[in-house]
Amino acid sequence: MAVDRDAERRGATAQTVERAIAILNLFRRDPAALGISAIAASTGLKVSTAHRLVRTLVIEGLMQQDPETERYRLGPMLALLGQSALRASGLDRIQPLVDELETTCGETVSLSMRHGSTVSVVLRSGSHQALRFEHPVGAAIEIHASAMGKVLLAFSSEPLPEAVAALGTLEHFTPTTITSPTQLIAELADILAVGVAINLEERYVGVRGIAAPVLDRSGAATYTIGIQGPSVRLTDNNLEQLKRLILDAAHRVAILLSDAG
Amino acid sequence: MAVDRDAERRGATAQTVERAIAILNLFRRDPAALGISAIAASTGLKVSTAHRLVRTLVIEGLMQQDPETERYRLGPMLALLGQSALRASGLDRIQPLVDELETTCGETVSLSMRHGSTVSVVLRSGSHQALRFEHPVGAAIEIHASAMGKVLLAFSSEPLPEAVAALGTLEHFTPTTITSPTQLIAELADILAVGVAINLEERYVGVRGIAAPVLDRSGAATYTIGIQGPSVRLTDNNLEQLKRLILDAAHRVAILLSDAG
DNA sequence: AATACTATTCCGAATAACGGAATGCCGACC
DNA sequence: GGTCGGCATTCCGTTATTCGGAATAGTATT
Repeated sequence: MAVDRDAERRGATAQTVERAIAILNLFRRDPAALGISAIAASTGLKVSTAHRLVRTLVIEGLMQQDPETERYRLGPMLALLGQSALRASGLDRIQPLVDELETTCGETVSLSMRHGSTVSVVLRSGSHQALRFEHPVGAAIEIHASAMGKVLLAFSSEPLPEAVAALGTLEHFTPTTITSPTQLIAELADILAVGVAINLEERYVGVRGIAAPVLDRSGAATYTIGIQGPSVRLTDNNLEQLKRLILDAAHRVAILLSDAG
Repeated sequence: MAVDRDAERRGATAQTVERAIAILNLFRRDPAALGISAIAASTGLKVSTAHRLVRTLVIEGLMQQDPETERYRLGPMLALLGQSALRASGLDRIQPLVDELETTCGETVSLSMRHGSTVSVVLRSGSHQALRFEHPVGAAIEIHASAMGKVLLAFSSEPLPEAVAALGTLEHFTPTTITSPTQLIAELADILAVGVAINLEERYVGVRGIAAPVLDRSGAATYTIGIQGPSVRLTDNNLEQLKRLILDAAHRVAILLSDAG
């Protein structure tokens, strides 16, 4: 198999299911409908294989086919499962808290989790200011170039050097992007000590961020909550104030999630 | 294979994916966490098979495992995909309309779709009255005992006798439940002519409902919109008024969905 | 009208899933 | 405190199931 995505130790997972999920994930960033061959190309699958998987997903309602264009998109049954998932993981109770923090600080607030070598936004509340940083639910940011990402790396249950090594080469985006593994490890150690991560235009020029971990009982973080905004407003002074806000918010989220997880 | 779920024509779908989805669907009604053997028992899978599938789902974030109880539940990545699915199928633009109808008539309103021999609630807006009919998003009602279900059967693209035959035996719930296939076919023909279905305590004693199809360009219905409430308020007179409301709402939903579906 | 691109179906080869059984881990009940 | 029962998890040989190249059909494009 030429698919070298993560062939760490095979025999551990169900290939077919992985492929089906890979297809679904195609639509996370961009919900636009895709043709079968586009799907096959993007996932590296053969057309016939992709077609069989998609057909199954359509029958189960997780995807649907536009009768006119013959293209495929995500289906309503997935929306339905998503609702249940929100309740199951307690995230439905977190949204108000995210909104509240956005109102308080006036910047975009997101609650995210790790997905491979990226962080994905699960809940968010967009700033209402004219100049603002926007990313939709489902957006994926490279983990090493994000405050939320660095938090998740630092507070994962795995040793820092290994966690960083597993990322492979660290892609370069801006002059301040951390591309050296050793430098990243050092910063993560710092974050682990301080409890807060800061992003100084490491992914997008002009955009800063600050993030804190949502700690579970074992002291590890599955979720992280972050604030993102233009550097002109997230000055060094303001970051100090936001630090308190974000730590408090993260703490309250942790309590809500642990109550009835 | 002893799994006789729907062995109509095999070779058409990916078995492994179907099984994985069956596992996810377990949590639709009830988001409570389940152990692996409970999952295996409910789906009719062997424990080792269920475990492998669940493990894959956990790795991809569609499910997660409670570190303490070792039980499994739906994961946040599913919530995220659900968001994208809502946007993709245009359902996010429908919710306000559902809410509006609920405000107008004061009863629970739901938008649903077919899933096997049941109808599943995709969007809803619960009545605020003290005595009301409640079903959460994801709730599944037997298709022959529901106004929304009868609408979907009547306005499916398949001939009525075949559609009814495919349901098998019609389970009995209340004195008014339709259990005779010929009787059901007759009623469906009527619904097809009138454009509206009514449920007179056929599923729950004391609960009536009325539903209309959301027609697509081909004249078939994937979605249906319905009003449910206590029989004491949904009197014969009121049903006449609601009929206009529901037809109007269904029409507007259809327009919204066809605009940029 | 012919070409080029779609989605969809078919079928033999072989791979990946299956599932019975073994392991290991807790907790409960003698 | 030791043993039993139930749980999640892993192993591995067998085989059913997926895979994918190629053929088909239908649609847009030149």
